[in-house]
This record gives sequence, structure tokens and C-alpha cells, in this order.
Amino acid sequence: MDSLFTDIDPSSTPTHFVEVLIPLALPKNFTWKVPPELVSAVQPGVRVEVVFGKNKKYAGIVKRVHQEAPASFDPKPILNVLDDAPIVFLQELAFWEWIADYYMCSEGEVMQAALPTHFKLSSETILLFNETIGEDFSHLDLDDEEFLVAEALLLRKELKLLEVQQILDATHVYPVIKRLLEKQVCFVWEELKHTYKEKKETYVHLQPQFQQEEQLAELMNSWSRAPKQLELLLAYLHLLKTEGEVKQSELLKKSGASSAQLKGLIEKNVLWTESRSVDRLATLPKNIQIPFTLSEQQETALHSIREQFNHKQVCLLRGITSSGKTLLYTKLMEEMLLQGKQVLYMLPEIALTAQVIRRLQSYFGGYIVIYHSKFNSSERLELWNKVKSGEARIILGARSAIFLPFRELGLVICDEEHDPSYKQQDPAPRYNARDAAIYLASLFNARVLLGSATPSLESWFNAMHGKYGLVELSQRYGDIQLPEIQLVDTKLVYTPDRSKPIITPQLQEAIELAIQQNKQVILFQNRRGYSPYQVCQTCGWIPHCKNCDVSLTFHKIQNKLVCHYCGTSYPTVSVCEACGNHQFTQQNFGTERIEETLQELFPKARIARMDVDAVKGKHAHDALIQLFEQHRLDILVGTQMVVKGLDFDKVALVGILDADAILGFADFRVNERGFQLMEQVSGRAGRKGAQGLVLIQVRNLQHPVLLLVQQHDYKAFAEFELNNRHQFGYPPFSRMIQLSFRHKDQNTVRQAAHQMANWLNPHFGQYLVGPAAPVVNRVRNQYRMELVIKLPKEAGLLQHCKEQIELLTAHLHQQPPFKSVTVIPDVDPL
DNA sequence: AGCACGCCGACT
DNA sequence: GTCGGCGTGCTC
Repeated sequence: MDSLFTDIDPSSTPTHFVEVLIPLALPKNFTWKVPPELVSAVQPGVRVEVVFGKNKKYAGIVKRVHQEAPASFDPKPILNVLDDAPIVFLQELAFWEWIADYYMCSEGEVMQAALPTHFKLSSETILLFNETIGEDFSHLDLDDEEFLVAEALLLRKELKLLEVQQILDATHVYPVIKRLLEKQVCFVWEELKHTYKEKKETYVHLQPQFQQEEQLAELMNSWSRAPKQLELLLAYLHLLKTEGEVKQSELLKKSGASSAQLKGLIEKNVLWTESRSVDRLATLPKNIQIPFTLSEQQETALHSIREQFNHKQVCLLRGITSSGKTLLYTKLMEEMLLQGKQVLYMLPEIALTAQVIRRLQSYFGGYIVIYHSKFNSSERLELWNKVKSGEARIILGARSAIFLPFRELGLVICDEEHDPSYKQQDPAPRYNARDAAIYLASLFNARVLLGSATPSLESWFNAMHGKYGLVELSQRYGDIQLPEIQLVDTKLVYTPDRSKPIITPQLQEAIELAIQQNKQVILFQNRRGYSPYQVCQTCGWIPHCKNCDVSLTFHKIQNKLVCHYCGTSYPTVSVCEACGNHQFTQQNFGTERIEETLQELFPKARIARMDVDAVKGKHAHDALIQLFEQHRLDILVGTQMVVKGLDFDKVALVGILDADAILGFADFRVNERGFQLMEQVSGRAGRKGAQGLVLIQVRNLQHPVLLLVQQHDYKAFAEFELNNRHQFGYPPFSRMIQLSFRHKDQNTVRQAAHQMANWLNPHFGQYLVGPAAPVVNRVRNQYRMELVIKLPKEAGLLQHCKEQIELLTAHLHQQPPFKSVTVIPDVDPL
């Protein structure tokens, strides 16, 4: 009897299911079933082609394979398995899950942030033809289907995946596309449309018949005409001997020959050329060359870091500016390299300058690779593969580099760890790369070194309480003195309209002196544009943005009013919309206006401005730094940007033009921000030789932070500020979760926020702050409310609170009036 | 994130 | 009378 049913025996082939991540902001993961013929191919980390929603296809990543049939729905089958081997490791999946949990977002959102565009296919994906491949596909070994699509791409230049389906008259096109992408016939279009140019390099070779010494000698002996060609040939042979391989560009440069002469040698069949696509990433030789020795203080610090790493995972290195933190990093990286481990070296985006990169490349050559947002998708893909294969050993990158597929991570260095740009603000995942990196490192049992001259209070607190190790560098390299800091009282300076003076006489004098002495000046103002607002002289009316509740900033160069929140620009107003008057005054000042004022005051000085408006292009930032470095500029005016990671030798004077603006923010981190900012800006002054001078223009001279900045006393500052934080229960004495509510109707958001607060009240009442409208309570026509929860650091409380928030948000969305209120949780907000 | 379904205002 | 606005719910 049994034998009749052997072929449908359910125990021999239980149905398999896969939990799949797709790159969408879905609240949870979805499940597909695996047809029997694909069971052997699915494993965590491979991509699968799935139908999701009506006729939409995605390449998703398998998180888990299991046999638990879902009770409430009937899963669809997966269509294909796209990868033979996992493209993400289990460790990365665990890391993604942790980020989603900790920062309260979906794993799909993490995937979206973590995976290079190349891997993220959907029906909407647009394929672009790779023009560099030409019209001849014969060398690519394409099968019939691949060829058909390649032909169509050549003709139409771009295709949607949906169109590929029509061309092939097949539903299963993902494997074909995957192969075409690998063969670089096409690539995935992405919003930031960088022009893809495969870098090609032409190499020059000797024809085989002349590779023997005798034949070559014979050739040269019989040479009668074209002495220039002979010269070129000799240059070639020399390069071949020294370099092993000869690039055409280098040969022509070294020999000073023309391309016509090279062409002559090619026509004589002596040489031949080959065009080879080179690695898009720098192909430097892989060797380590560390030409410096550490000072005694640095040597001691290095020992002490190693010591701390024996029993602590994380160590904080507090080293004042130019005490040589980078030198210590370099030594530690070298050690890791020799142990065959990978190193992640993180820097704030803006500090990733050519200057820093060049320096590290000179030490580590081809071992070091760079990863940041200005790279296009093909460059990122190459890097991804190099990290995954283990070929890339030192990865220098910004925030998003934590998502690279590390294999043998041994050390993470987080430089300028206090920098707020480590925290991703807008699209989820709203992660802090410093903190996430610590978790990532723990998965590899790797060590983490946090470095800063002005550590975040969180890290300092952790170091003080023994959670992190602490090592300090308190002497500047070469015993350069810290700059002298003077406060300039702007109240004493007369201006006709009682506005703040831009450049006080003291500052003007100091600038003059510095330029006379052939020194450089940096002026800092944390506000771009010309002036933050124009005010009607008669009635006080100020032009505002239509979509946001902010006043518009006047940009004189573009002659426009710009909203710094939504980016909309408006024509300048000449007539007051309230009273019809024509007279406007400009309140306050931004970098543009400072630049203009300087031009008037110092007509002979070479002045430049550095802010997001001035450094829009890919290399503008580096170019400006180089100009300054080469002393082709006397004065640099800038925002935040001038603060980070710049090493200038001839800066004698730094001016902070409006300290009140820095210290006047209504945020519990103002003091910390203010101290860090001013201390870091000051650090730019007086690197070599004489002591530098910092002038701080300010009204409120009594501000406690100013005194501590003047004394360069970080520890006293930390003690002072930790006291404040303790008193009001702010981090690091608590954990914060901020809930942002957004809706187009102001009343609705208000009610929603209050509703939420009421619900949270029974459990968390004593920890709630707000709800309140933020300073800018409308952006892009959406009204905002904020509710902050300050949780004491008790075991399980954070987790409990997150669960409640999730539950209550779902609850809120069930109430008819609040259905379309967006609730955005932000864990550890800055 | 898409996309369909459905309920209300301004047009042929 | 319909076309189409977007608020709402659902997708394995």
C-alpha cells in the first residue's frame, strides 16, 4: 500500500521557505517558498529573484532558510537564485539586523544603505549600455540571450528590466542581466548620474621576434635612419628594465618623443600596443614605507594603547591638535597589516581630503583603498569586491564604509570621533557610524581606537568609567605652543545700525600684521550666504520661504534668496510685502558678506571662501586646500569646512567672527559643540615656529565655555559640562530617543504628538520632554512636532521603550485622524 | 516604495 | 454624467 505513494512522500521533501530582505522601507521581512529544484541553491546571503506586489520584481537577499510554513498567507515561489555564493556574509546580516533593531528601522532600509547599486535590481531598474565596450561583442563570449540584450542595448543605450523581458520573451531575465553586468556590457543606472568611463591605459610591448638579445642587437646595429625612433626605443628598453612594464603615456613623457615617432616604430613591427582596462582604483605597488620614528611621548602612548587593547575592546586616544595621532594610527595599521588583518580607518567625509589620502598612500601604497560618497557606483563595486576578497587591507572611508564586506577585521580607527557627521540624519537608517563600528568590531573580536582632541562627552564618560581605555597625548609635535586666545568685545564697536560688526578693528589690525609678516589667516563663520535675512527698515518684515517656516538667506553672488532647509531659491525682493517700503537692511552676516568686506578692507590680499556653495564640484575642495597650502592665498573664509583635518603651516591668525551664534543655540549640546568647534578652529593656528593667535569676536564675554576655550582645558570643560548633563539627566547619563511627527496639517501633528505623549506617560512620564514644535516647525510644507524620551541607563529599559514606541505608533496609525502622520524615531539623536 | 481601490470636486 | 485628485491599505 505504502509504495503507491512513494513519489509524494511529504517527509522526504519538506517545503523550504526563505525570509528575504528587499530594498524597501517595509516594516518587516517577507517570506517566499522555494521550489524543490532551487532548494540546493538557496543559502543565507545569496540574492533571489522574487515577485513582490503586482508584477514587480526585485532582487532580494536571503536572510534565513527554514521550513516553517506561514499560517496566515500562501507564499509565492522564488523565481531564481542569482548567486552561486553569498554576496553578503552571515556576519553582515547580523550587523544589519543589529542596526535595524538599535536604530528602529527596517532591515530593508539598512540593506538599501549598505549594498552597492549594482546588486539592487528591480523591474524599475534601468540598464545603461557601457559605451566603452564598442560594437563588437565577439570577445565577450555571450550566449544567445545575452547577445540579444546586448544588441538592444547598443541600439537603444538604455533598457528597463521590463523591456528586457519583452525582448527575450521570457519572465526569468535576472540571471541574464546578472551575467551582462558581470561582463560589463551594461551597468545599473543610479540617480546620481556619474559619467561612467572605464579607465583604459595603453601599454607598449616589444614584438616577440625582438625579445631575444641577439635579434635586438642586430636590429639596432642595422639602424640607419630615424635616430629619434632609436632614441625612443632605447628609452623604452630602459623603462622596461626599471618598471617591468611600459605605459605609453609614461614612455612618451620620459623620452620626450612624439606619438608619430612611436607610430613609426609600431609600423616597423618593432613595438606593438595594447589597450588594457586598468583597475579604477589606484594601482600603487603594495609596500609599506613608514619613514618616521615616534617621539618618546608617542612611543609611550602606543605601548599604552596596546596594553589597553589586551583587556578592553575600545580605547579612546585624546591627543591635542598636532600631537601626532595619525602617526600612532599608522603604526597600529602597520601591525595589523603584518598580522594579515584588515583595518577600517574612518574619518568625517569632509576630512577625507587629497592631503590625507596622499599621506597614507605614501606609507601603505596599494594596501590602502578609499571609499567615500564622491565615488561612482562602478568604483564602489570594485572596492566592495576588493574588501570582500581580502585584497584591500586598509580601508579609508567615511561613515558608510562600515557596510563594506570585511573578512578579517582587526582594528577600527575612528578619527575625530566627536564629529557629528558620523551620525546619519535623514534617510533611515539613522545610525552613528562610530557606535555601529564598535558593534561591528565586536563581531570580529576586533579592537576600536577612537581619536579626538575634543572627545564627545559620551566617549569621555565611558573612558572615565573604565568602559573604554584611555590614552592621552598632551604635547604638540615639536613642542609647538598652543595658540593664544583673545576675546574681542563686539559690544564696544560702533556700527551705524547697531548690528554686529563683521570685522572689529582689533581683528583688522591682526590680519594686517599677519599678512605683512607673510603669514596666513583663517576666518570662521558658521553661516553661508551673504546675510541670513533682509529686514524691512520700516516695519520689520522679513521674507520667508513658502514651504518652510524659516527666513530666507540672501546670496549676493547669485542675487537670490535661498531657503537653506528645502533649497528653493527666490528672486530678491525690493518691495516690502507688508508695508510697500523699499528700504531693507541686512541683519547679520554670512561667509559671502565677510569675503566682500575683506576685499574692501584688504584690496591687495588674496582671499577665498570655503563653504558648500564655493566647493560644489568633485575636486573644488581639494583645489582650494592646495591653493592655501601653497600659500597662493592669504585669507581663507569658511564654515565648518575649514575646521576639519587641515594641516597648514603658515597660519598665524584664526578669527572666529561670531561666537554668540555658536553658543546661542537652544540645544543641550551647544556647549559641547561650541567648545569642540572653537578648540578645533584654534588648532589651525601656529603649527610651526611662533605661537599662533586666535581672536574670538563675541558679545557675551561671560560665557563659561569661552574661558575654558581660552585655557585650552578640555578636562575642565568636560567636568563642567558633565555636571550640567548630570543635573538635567542628559546623555551620557541617559539615552535619548527622539520622535519626530510630520503632517501637512499643523493641528493634526500637534494632536498626534500629544496623543503619543499621553500613551507613553504611564511608563515613561518622568522621562518625557515635550512634545514641542521645533525651532523650524514647517519644512517642505510639512509641519513638525518633536517628543524626546530621556531614558536612564537601566538594563532592558531602552528595549522596552522601543517596543512601546513601535506598538503605540501602530496604534496611532489606527486612529482615523492620524493615519497619515509620519512618525520618525531617532535613537541617540545629535 | 509602488500600486490599486475608492471616495469627493470641476469639467466635457 | 465622467475624469482624476490623493488618502488608505496591502504587498509574502
